[in-house]
Amino acid sequence: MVTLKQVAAEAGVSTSTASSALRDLDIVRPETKRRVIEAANRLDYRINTSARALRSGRSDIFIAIIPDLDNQYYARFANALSNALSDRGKRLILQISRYDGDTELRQIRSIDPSTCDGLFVCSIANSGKVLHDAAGSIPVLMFDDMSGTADAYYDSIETPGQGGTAAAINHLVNECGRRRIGVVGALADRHDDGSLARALRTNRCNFALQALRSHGLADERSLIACDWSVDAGIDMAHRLAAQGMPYDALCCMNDELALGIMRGLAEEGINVPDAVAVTGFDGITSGSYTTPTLTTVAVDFEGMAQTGTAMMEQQVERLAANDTTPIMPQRVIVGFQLLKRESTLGRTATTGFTTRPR
Amino acid sequence: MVTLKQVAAEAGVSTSTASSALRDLDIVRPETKRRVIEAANRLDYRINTSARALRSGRSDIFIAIIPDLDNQYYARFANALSNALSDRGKRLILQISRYDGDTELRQIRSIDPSTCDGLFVCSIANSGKVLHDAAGSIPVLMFDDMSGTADAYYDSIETPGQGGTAAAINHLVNECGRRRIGVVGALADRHDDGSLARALRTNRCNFALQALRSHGLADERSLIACDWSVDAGIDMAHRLAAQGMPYDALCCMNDELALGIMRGLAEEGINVPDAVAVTGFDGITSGSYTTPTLTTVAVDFEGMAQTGTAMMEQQVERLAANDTTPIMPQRVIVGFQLLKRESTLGRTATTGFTTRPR
DNA sequence: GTGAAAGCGCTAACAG
DNA sequence: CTGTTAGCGCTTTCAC
Repeated sequence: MVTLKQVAAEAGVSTSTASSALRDLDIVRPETKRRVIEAANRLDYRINTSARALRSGRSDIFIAIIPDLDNQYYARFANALSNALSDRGKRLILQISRYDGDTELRQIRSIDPSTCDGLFVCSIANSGKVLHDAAGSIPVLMFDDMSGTADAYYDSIETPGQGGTAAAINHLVNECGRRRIGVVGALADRHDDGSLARALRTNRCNFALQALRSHGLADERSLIACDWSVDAGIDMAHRLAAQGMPYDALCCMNDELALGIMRGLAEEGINVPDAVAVTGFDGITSGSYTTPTLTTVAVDFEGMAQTGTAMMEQQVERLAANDTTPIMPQRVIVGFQLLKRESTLGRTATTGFTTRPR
Repeated sequence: MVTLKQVAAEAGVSTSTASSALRDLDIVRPETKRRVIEAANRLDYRINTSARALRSGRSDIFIAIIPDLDNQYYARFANALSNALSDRGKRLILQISRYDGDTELRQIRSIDPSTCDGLFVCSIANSGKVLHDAAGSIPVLMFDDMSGTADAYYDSIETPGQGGTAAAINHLVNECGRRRIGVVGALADRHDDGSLARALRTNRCNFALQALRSHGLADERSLIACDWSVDAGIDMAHRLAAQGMPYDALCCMNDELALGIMRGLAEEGINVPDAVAVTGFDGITSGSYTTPTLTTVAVDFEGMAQTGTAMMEQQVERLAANDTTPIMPQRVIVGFQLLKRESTLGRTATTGFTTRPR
């Protein structure tokens, strides 16, 4: 293996100069820099990142803990995050928690700071406080932290629950003329304090209800408790059909659930959107080619990843500079776009069926 | 940060003994081992992996280069691979090549062996030879190596092109009574030698044609050139419809393509499977909840990942042991299961539409 | 079985 | 601007 020492010898400089040159520090004369770089190329030198990390304390490696890549939401997220980091010369290790809070904690505890500059966590079970105890001094950025605003430990990025559900509900009411709208995806509480209200407060359902209320359309039947999964959606569609389908629109809290709902309704022979309009949330790709295509709140995954890496970088800098001035954890809400497709608009006569709404 | 030195002090042993104890080497007395482990737990010691990698030459980190995680096939693959490695105490870095052969090579060249014990590559553009030049001494395992058997440089794992397409074709012929079967997904050649025959020889289309031939159903119209993507599938469906749909079944070379075909056929008002039966290949999740659900050759992703990590481990051992005895690269073909669903069977009268074929 | 010492390849501190 | 020196935390000889 070619070492820095050999490159330095080849270029006729000392190892420290070679090191500085390859890191493009300004203290090296351009001419010297060039000689070193050429020598490195000639020898096909590759830096030993372990040695660098050991000495400098920075590995340029980050870890993302994600429930499952078979869920398209997380897959797109991981994709965007990996690309965003890659564009900045950093690498991403993926750890799959399999939707298990304990696995997640175990994975975090096994991380050593020397090979991980920072941690991105999509937790479905652990609060910032719990993560903090496990992560120690490692910078952490959370995504859709559901543990409440009062005890925010870390910077976090949120999907646009308020704006997104409002846009979906407005669309259903104003453009589709729906009045009996169900909000599908209320979560059974999974938090320690056992209060359903608390979990709800911080999640999309609550915002959707607010939006319904603003139209004077909220009642005790507005909220439908349901897991955010395809299978749960299918089951729920059958259950609602058995009740005579008391809704003319179902505003689903994520796309997988919405696609399950659509499948279940198809099995029941209930037409979407004529009998029931359906909206999703996330903007995963498969909603663009199902029949009917799914109207959904498309989250800006790339923006989420860009912002996330930028925020993370700040934290890393702060840590490196030993800056311990207390700061408030930031919360950033990412952008979205309401994609109006067939599950609310139908196959419009003018466009027929020949263009694919994206 | 707690170092091994501190753990050793706490346990009242030397650092080397502490090191051996924590690595569970047999040379340490059980009693001593216990003391060291307790000390480590007490201090919440986490090994500095950079230092370990620098000294030992092993990082327990692997890299997978994958075209895109928004493609469900690769997402499931990455998921399975990450889990398989995780189960063995190893980590996976994901690099997204964005379907670009040059990006892929650049990523491989930037890898340094000290932080990467081995490389998993899903290449869509580079042959084993080209990868070999870029990867140097790093162990590599390829997935669906399309560069031909003659110049195999690395161990590889293949999806079951022959068995899978044969199963799909047999199903279409014997159980669905189809005779005018199109094989969708012939690839334009992307290899250096410019021979279409070469790329074909090694891909699924060829095996599908073989299967058709065995039923006496192959002719010059059997093969339909088409990209393996949703959009290409939609376009192709329209094009075939414009030709009066000369097929009663379309055997698609992957699921995304098949789902695109189904979407396009729906736009054309062509019923699946009554007018045209459709089969896919891969077994991605969304085929289980589209309407109709997709009959497909479901690849054993977990088996693929398990076998892959095992084969990789062998290579790593060989390298560590400096075993240079020449060996033939292995090729392993993973298992599959033909999932018979609505896109070929229809919504059977008995089960109605109430159960979801998985 | 255990400890002392050397050193993996690099960067940071300082001297020139 | 460049070189010398020290040492990051660990594993690996090799004595004992």
